[in-house]
Amino acid sequence: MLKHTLIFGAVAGLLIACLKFIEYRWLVVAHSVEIYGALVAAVFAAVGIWLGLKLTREKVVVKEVQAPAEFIRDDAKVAELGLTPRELEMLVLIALGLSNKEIADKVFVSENTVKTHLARIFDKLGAKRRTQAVERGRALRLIP
Amino acid sequence: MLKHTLIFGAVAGLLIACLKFIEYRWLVVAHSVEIYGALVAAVFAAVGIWLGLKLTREKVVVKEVQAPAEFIRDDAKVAELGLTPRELEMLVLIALGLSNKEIADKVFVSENTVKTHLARIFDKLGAKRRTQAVERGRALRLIP
DNA sequence: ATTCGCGTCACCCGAAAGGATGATTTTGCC
DNA sequence: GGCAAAATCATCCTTTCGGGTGACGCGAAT
Repeated sequence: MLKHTLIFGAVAGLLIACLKFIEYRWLVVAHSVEIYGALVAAVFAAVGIWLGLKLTREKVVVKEVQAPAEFIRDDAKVAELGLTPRELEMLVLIALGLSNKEIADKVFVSENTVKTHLARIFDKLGAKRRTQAVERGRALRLIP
Repeated sequence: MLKHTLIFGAVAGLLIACLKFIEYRWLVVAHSVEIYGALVAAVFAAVGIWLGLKLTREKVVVKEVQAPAEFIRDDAKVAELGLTPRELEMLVLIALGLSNKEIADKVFVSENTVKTHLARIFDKLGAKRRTQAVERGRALRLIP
């Protein structure tokens, strides 16, 4: 803002000087005052419009959008916790509400295997129950 | 836009006429041209700025930002499912990963009461497990 | 070649969760 | 006061979960 004003002042001074110079060179004819005035008016009007545009170009309307907020896994935290891909997969499945048996059938392993995976997940996440593991998983952005 | 331009022209003409009039009245002194030019410059600069403001007043930049996306419970669905306030409360507690015992202690009821509440929740949500109830609750926007 | 991480599976046992059912109390409402 | 919904608690029984432990195969890294 201040910068713009200063530029405006400088430009104005320069223009006046130029016009003054021109006036005494070859515009010393009849009605030179009118021509001079019109020129000054036109130039300053243009500069003024430009200034006005400059001053108001910052106008911004902040529009809040309910974004789909797609899930982005915090891989850094996954690594930090030492969660293996398989464990992460199991975590997602329990978050979907599947039982150990259902998970076992879905990924073609025994229910015992699922249980050991879950036991390690609980250990790494510090969870006592599967629901708590899901909650922590969500809070840590490990699962959607 | 056209209207503004016309107004601008009219004002400009009027001002020029006024200045012309004034010029031959009492500004016929030494350096009158400089004073005249300065006046015209000032007036037209002002008008130009005003015009620029007018022209750009509608110019807005829509900046989309990520909304906080706070949770809004779908009360319609709550009513539709016939979930009571107490049941809803229990649902959020199991979503937080609490055990039946912990919930009982937290809300000062017996564990049996919690279990009956949960049984009804499972029935109303069509869930077989607490994890599934949580998942459904989230999907239906009943809980955060 | 050995180690290590990962995934796999098994068994035992106790704890937690869930299903079914019945009963009592509280509360809001006509 | 009486009714209906909600909330409360209980008991019995079955299923599921979770903890603990041990073990095996495989592939990558050392």
